[in-house]
This record gives sequence, structure tokens and C-alpha cells, in this order.
Amino acid sequence: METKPTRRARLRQQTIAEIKEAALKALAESGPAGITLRGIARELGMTAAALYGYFDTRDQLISTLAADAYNELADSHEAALAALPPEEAASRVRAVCDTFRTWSVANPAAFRLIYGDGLPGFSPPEDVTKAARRCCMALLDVVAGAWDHAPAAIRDDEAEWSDFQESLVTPAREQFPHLPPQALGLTLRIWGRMYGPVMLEVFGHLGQQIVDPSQVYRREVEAIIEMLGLSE
Amino acid sequence: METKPTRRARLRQQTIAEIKEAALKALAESGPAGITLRGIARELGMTAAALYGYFDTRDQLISTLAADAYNELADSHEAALAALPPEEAASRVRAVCDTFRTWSVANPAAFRLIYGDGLPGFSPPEDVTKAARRCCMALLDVVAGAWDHAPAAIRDDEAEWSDFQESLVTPAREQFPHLPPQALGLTLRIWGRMYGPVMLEVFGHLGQQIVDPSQVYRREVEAIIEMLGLSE
DNA sequence: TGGTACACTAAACGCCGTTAATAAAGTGAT
DNA sequence: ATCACTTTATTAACGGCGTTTAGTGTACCA
Repeated sequence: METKPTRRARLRQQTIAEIKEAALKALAESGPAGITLRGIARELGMTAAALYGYFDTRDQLISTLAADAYNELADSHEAALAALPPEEAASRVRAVCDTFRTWSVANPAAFRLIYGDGLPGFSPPEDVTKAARRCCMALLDVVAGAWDHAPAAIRDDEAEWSDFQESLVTPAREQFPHLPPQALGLTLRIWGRMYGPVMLEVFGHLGQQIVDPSQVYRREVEAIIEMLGLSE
Repeated sequence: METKPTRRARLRQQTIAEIKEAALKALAESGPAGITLRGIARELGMTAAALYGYFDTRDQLISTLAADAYNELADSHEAALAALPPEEAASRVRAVCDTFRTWSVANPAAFRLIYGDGLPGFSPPEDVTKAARRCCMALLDVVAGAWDHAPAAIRDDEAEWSDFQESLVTPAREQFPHLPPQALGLTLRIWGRMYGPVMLEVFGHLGQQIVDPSQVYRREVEAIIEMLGLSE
């Protein structure tokens, strides 16, 4: 339908990109609080009020950045998985884990935006949660690929579908029809195990304790693979 | 020395307490960004400028809150451990883990303050890092108590003292002289494993996936105990 | 009783997000 | 080429923010 990328639309797209770029730069330099409409406008040679032609509000701009970050991370995950055949379960687990930490450490500002901020009662707009789900699905994908190798101690678990939120259950069962509910619980546990060390590293807590934080993560990834019965 | 709690000093103490109280309330209601000197002053019936008689700056006030939070958490840990004899290693691990999540979920605002915020290059003042170390030591304590039971797979590890920062090594060796450097690495891994699920829960990510986030944590704690060779 | 240290206020500065009114410029049809 | 129009940007203002400076009253102590 949209066969006409009119000149106006093109310029508009570019301006939006420049705004995001300036916002990301400010984010990297001084954290989320450093994203300032007036600062961005200054950088682009415009007035702050002009930005309201592109984003409804500062919060919406930040939400857009968050959605972009989620999508970028999900793209990385999917690209890493696309290069590996389904039967190499261990490699696929490692790929997702490594991609996750590598991206997070390389884009700490975006990581904080996604996983660190957020007001107490604030629920993000739909495009953000949708992008977040893509990341979750990549992890579920590798768990699904490893499920048959998992030892009984993990598979035996009194988890039910009703233990999980519909927003997770629905896409999970649609995409991986053969998976039991226990696999969801396992995925969440692995999720937490990946996020713990990475969060501590990105937020600067691990670096105050250990010289090379990646050591902690590497061992944890191997432990996850072992837990899944995928060793050697 | 300070035998004279003069009337002035007493009033001053009380005012400081009221300021912190108002700040914590704002923190709980609208996140770190909601802590506003003018808002606090309004609540106390003062001018914002008057607050500068008690805190050098807004950031310093927040740092104080962070140190308080760390100390509160450390107190909880130490109280939980004081009730358990050294030989009950498994119970002690469980106690620290449970105390950690319970406190974090009960004080989400304080938790965010400590573990979620913080500028990219910002390093906290000394009283904050000192209070943070107390929490770390509690965890190291239970790992020390469990170290002798730990399976060889965990104890065999090419970790060296030089892998860790001095600010961790010095107090650790002082307080637990018999511990090898491998125990530090194990402690950090357990730390990450505890923080992952709790961070995801407090930041609201787990709740969007699972009805009862504590399930994830409970299983993780049991896995930690098992990893340490403390099951049954 | 006088003087001094302290607690506080008032006013201002320069930031911030956001809104309203307005002008300029691009676009498309006649 | 002219007109109506939509889109884009500007200026000016409002209220809120952290912070500083200068000045005011008041509690304390000699």
C-alpha cells in the first residue's frame, strides 16, 4: 500500500532517526535522566517544542528507545540462532546466553533503559512488551530444543499452565505446541540465572568485586548447560 | 566523648529523620525521580533551601538513603544468621536467601535505589560501599560455613586471589582466614543467582510471566543448596 | 544582657517538560 | 502561477525543579 515514500515522509524519518540518535547519546553519557528534550533540540539545532511534532511526550520517546533496544537484542538472538542447526542444542543455549551478555555489555545504556528503570506502577506500552516477548521467545526456543535431554529431576515438577500469565502461555503454546508447562518454569529460572550476573555487571556491582566479571557469567552458562543435560 | 546530646542536636536529628521519611515516601510513590527537595520541604512545611542545612545536595540525601537501605538489609541478614548455629549450613544458606528476597519485595523502592539506579560512571561514597560490603559478607559467611561440604567439582577451580578486587579480598581473608580464593568466585556466582530472580521480580518483569514469582526463587534457592552439597 | 551560632526565609538563576499562538514553507490542484 | 492546505518550526509563556546568595529572626551561652 505504502508505495509512495514521499519526500516529506523521508525527511521525517531522518529527523526521527536523528532525534533518537541524540537521545541515545545523552542516555549513554548521563543515564535516562540525561535524556532531555531541550538538550536534544539544542544538538539538532531546533527548538524543544519542535520535537513534539515527532513524539507526543518525553516518555513516549523513551518508550520508543526501549522498544528499539528490545528489538535489537531480539534480532541478535535470532541471528545467532539462525546460524545453528536445531540439533546442536548445547551450542544454541550457549549462543543465546553469549549474545545476551555481549549485547548488554556493549550497550549498557540500552540495557539499563530496558531492565533497570521503570516506575513502580508503570506498565509499558504495547510495542515495548511485544518486543520484549521476542527476547523471551528466543530463550524459550533453546529450552524447547533442549527439553528432551533434560534430566527427570527438572522435568518432574508440579507446574501447571495456570501458574503462568496468559500473555506468556498463549504465544508459547502456539509456537511450541509440544512443550509442557514445566518448560516455562525452567525458562524463567534460566532467564533469572542469565540476568543476575549481567545486571550486576552492567550496574557496576560485579566490577567492584572481581577483575573480570565475564568469568562469573561463563561459569554460570556452563552450569546451565550442565543442568540441561547437554554437557560434553 | 559525645556525652552531651544537646537539645539542638536532638531536634536536628529529628528533622533529619523527618526529611528521610518524606523522601522515602516520595521514593515509594514515584521512584527515585520523585524525590524532590521542594516536595519534601512542602511536606515538612519548610522552604527547599532550608534542607541544605541538613544535606549538602539532593544526591547526598539519596546516597544516605541508599546507605540506610544497605544497612537495613545487612541487619536483617545478620539477625537471621544469629538465630542459627554454625553447623546448620543448609538452614543458614536458606536464611540469607529468604531474608534477601523478603526484604527486597517488602522494600522495592529501597531495593531499586540500591541495585537499579546509579549513573554510568558514578561511584558511591564510602559509607554506601561500606554498608554494601556488610551484605556481601553475610553471604560469604554462609558460603564459608558450607565450603567443606561443597563437591569437588565446585572446589576445583583455577581461581586466584588476584582475580578479585582488593576491596573484597582484604575483608574476606581477614574475616575468613581459612577460605581459598575459589570460595569468593562461588560466592559471586550465588550472589548473581539470588539477584537475578529478585531483580526481575522487583522490576516487574517476572510478574508479567508468572503468577507467583516466588516460585522461581524458591526453586533456585533449593538448587543452590543442592549445588553446595547440602541436600538432606 | 549582649553577642553569636544556628535555622530558616525570600528572591533569584538557569535548567526542565509542556502548551498555545503564530509564522513560514512545502505540496497539490486549478 | 495562484490558491488553499497541510506540515514544520518558532516564540513566549507556565509551573516545577536544584541550587545559591543575602538577609532575618531566634535559641543558646557567657
